[in-house]
Amino acid sequence: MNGKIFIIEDETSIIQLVQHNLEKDGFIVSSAINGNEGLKDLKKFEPNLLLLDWMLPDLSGIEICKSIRKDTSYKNLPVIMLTAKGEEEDKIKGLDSGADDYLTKPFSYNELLARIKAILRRSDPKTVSDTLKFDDLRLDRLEKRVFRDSIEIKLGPTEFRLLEFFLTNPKRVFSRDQILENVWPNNINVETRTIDVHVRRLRKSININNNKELIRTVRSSGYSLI
Amino acid sequence: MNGKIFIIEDETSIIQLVQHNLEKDGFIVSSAINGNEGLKDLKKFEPNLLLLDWMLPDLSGIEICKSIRKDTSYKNLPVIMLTAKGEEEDKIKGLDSGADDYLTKPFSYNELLARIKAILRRSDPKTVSDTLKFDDLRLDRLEKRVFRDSIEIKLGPTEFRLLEFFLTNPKRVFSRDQILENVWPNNINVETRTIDVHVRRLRKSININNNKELIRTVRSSGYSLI
DNA sequence: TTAGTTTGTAACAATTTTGTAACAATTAGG
DNA sequence: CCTAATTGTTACAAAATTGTTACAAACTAA
Repeated sequence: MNGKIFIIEDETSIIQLVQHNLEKDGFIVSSAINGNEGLKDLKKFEPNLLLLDWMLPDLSGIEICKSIRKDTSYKNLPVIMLTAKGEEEDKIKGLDSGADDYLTKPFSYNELLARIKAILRRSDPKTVSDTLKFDDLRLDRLEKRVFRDSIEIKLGPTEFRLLEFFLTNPKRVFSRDQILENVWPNNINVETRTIDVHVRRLRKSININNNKELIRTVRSSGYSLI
Repeated sequence: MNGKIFIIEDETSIIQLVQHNLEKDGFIVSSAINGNEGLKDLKKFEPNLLLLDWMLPDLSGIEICKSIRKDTSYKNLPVIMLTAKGEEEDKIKGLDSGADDYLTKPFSYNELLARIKAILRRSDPKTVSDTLKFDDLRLDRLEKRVFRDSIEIKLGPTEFRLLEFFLTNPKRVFSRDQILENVWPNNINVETRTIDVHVRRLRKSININNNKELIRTVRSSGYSLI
């Protein structure tokens, strides 16, 4: 995740919560606590998406939204409106005014993140990546790419799924049966030792040069990502 | 333990007791003293589990529980209901309304912790670290690792199981027969003295430097973890 | 103290488990 | 259709673990 998100919202507690989480998730975030400030800073910041509170001390969210839509350079800026609870009419007006989505307060961060991702994915796919990381290993689920220390590694489909599985639960030891269930398609039967062979192939691939070993063998139990 | 637990309960004495203990055990805890507050704060907090009092000043626990189950983002949030003594009917209604477990007041903290762990273990294993501790010894069951004074110790499978067994009942003396039954796979027969050899190996491994002895020999009885 | 028990210890061989390479079968892509 | 990539299996090599034994040491009770 590496897009820029601008927030116009007067409740500082919400700004803090959202900004902190979004930054943790890799977005660059800036904010304003009222409409006029917001409109001014927006141009400097050039966000990929705008979070806009419906009720602001000066301008209303709708006014801001409309004014943004008039500006040719922001015609396509995605906007998510934040509305207070139960204001159904507002939601409709919000969408009419050009918002791409709305969210009712209180909302969970995960809910917000999901909407942001969904919108960015279609408006600006480059800014949304779904990656798993461990140590100097990075796996991009959307692009189906794997990097070790920023060097790309080519993996076959099975090795990719195997690594993806390990990455969802780093450090935890999985038995060969668990690996089978989670990495191979259901109702397919392969020998237990086949897993050892795939682990060997995966190891060979991700130990590109003198990097340290990332897959641990736990005798009589299985394997784990370190 | 590192999950987030939310408590909705109007008796502040219970909140204090539970919150304090849960935090000591590594959970992140937040609470509300009535239903409406609770529903509002719940979304921000994003807990892994909810402790819900049955009798609240405004909404009933059941209403809250049902409303949670309707919300797609909380469909799978585990709920433990806290009911007053002897309200058998309530328990049934509680489970009907979608609670995963219930606990009758007054309850002991250990009882509560056991339920919480049991539920989290299946709903969200990552939040329950499954570790056994004794003195400066730590055994992680999921990662299959053992540490003494934060230095990792490598153990073979049998030594690992042996230590695991001792750790489940520290201080208690086990006969060689009991050890055999619990550490070795059923229907396998090994000499009694084999256990002595494994205890010796385990001792050798966990006494990494000048640490104090952790396994006690009880002549003519067996062994114990100090 | 001594004889009899019980436990500690090291060494050894046997067994189990995993690593590795090679091969044939299958699949995917041009 | 052909070629290259991927996959599953097997056989053998390598490594780690295990159980047993023999002897030494420690302990117990008379």
